[in-house]
Amino acid sequence: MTDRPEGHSIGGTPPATIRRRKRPDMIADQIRERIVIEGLKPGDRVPAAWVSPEKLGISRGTCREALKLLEFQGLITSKTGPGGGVFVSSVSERDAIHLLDNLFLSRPPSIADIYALRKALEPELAAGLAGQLSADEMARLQASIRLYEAEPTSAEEEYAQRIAELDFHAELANCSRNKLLGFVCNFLLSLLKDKTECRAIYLEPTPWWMRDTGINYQVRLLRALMAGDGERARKIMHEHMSEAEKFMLERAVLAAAKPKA
Amino acid sequence: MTDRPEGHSIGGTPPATIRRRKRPDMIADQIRERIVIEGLKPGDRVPAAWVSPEKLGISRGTCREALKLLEFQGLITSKTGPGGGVFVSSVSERDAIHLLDNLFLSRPPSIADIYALRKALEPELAAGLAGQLSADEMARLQASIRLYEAEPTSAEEEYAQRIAELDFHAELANCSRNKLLGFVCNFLLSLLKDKTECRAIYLEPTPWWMRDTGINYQVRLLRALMAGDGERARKIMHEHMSEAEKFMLERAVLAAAKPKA
DNA sequence: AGATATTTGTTCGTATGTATT
DNA sequence: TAATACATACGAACAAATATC
Repeated sequence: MTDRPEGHSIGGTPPATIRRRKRPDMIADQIRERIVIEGLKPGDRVPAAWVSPEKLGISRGTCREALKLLEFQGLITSKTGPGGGVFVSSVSERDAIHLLDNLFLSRPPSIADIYALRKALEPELAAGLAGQLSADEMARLQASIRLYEAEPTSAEEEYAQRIAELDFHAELANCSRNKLLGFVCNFLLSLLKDKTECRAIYLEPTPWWMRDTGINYQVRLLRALMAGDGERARKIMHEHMSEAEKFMLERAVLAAAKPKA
Repeated sequence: MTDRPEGHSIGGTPPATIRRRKRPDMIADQIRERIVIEGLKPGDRVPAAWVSPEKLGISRGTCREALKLLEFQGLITSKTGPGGGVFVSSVSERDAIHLLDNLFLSRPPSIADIYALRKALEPELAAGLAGQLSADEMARLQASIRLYEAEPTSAEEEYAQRIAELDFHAELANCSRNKLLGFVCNFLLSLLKDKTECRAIYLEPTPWWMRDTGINYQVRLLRALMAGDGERARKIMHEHMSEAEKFMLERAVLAAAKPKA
């Protein structure tokens, strides 16, 4: 009988505390909570006392498991050696989106699902950008448009242009002063890019009317943004999204109808 | 097979066999590979032989580590008891949201940022739910409202009611046929719940007019949903979000002005 | 440069709790 | 209720990494 003085009952709370959740999970949450409350920033050292098995009244293995969980979540990293220990780390937006992509891999949202969100968010994004763009940002956006201004001469070029078009929207998202909004928009773009269904559509030639109106939208959008007219920008983007959705849905049924072509 | 030729530390041989990768990682990959190749679907039972330490030639603890890893990744869950064991699961939405919370921990979005998204998405969510709710879902939503129908008599109760109010929106999100939309809405709610700023606001008493209009909105919303009137639901939710945002922003400046109270 | 000390990481065997039959 | 099968937790010993002297 390894007589642990108090064993694994943390604060003493004996009264019928039903312990459904696993211990490492609880410990991890506890540590995370402390980090949040104390306001530790990426790069900061997590005090050894917070993660010491003795202080926590748990075994090394359990503690390690908790830390591993936090590490997997990208919240901390640990370094070996003297002066080493546990440090707060920051998750990059790209990594987070990658993990989310994996999440939706098993039950991928439909094109309609994705566009329901894009129709709601991208106009908001556009409106928020009106009169806010720096000269540098504006230049990058205009350069982005130029990439697909020319008539495509090959299927590869066509595909590259379609991707560049998505990148235009990604640029917009990155410019957003509302980082949360920018993140979600980028996530939606990533979903679109990854969908094999969409890839197939992008590989087919785009009809002239879609290309034309597409570029038309972007130019009008930039003009509205430069003029600081948020409402016009919102309206333009909403129309653009509606058109794009209609186009994608039509192509999707076409592609489904003739999978051989 | 049963006992590995050499313990877990070979007397020497550092040069030839470089074992960079850790054993649990390798085992985990091995098991995942098998699951993918065999085409096991979520809910399927993972054959005990695949995860038995003896068959794998490893110790119980090491095997557990491997399983833990797969559990972190959301690929499996394990149930106790006879007939229990390891089962294939799909990544839980909760874990994914946890991940995102960590992303924004270091640069938390403002209340205005969050509500910019909520104002755009929650009305969409509501509209999509019109006439789609099952009797069971409707019952749960109504039960959720009842939790904060009564006048709160203490600060704790008040706080609990505020959280329950958020849970109502979480229920809505979970009902959504557009899982992507539901996911993002849940994520926004999680951000709100985590914000220390918001926690402080929630702890303060809610003025009667806010509570009243709050419940009013929910009841009207449910009525519109039951009637299958998507446009009315959208409008109601939009108003609700605008009101809630205004309220939160006002309380935020108040809380900032008198941090002592 | 090299030995040492410090800290994290890995793996084992064993004990204990818990849910199902 | 008892038995059983399984997950969970613990502690010890070993290994690797790294800063300091």
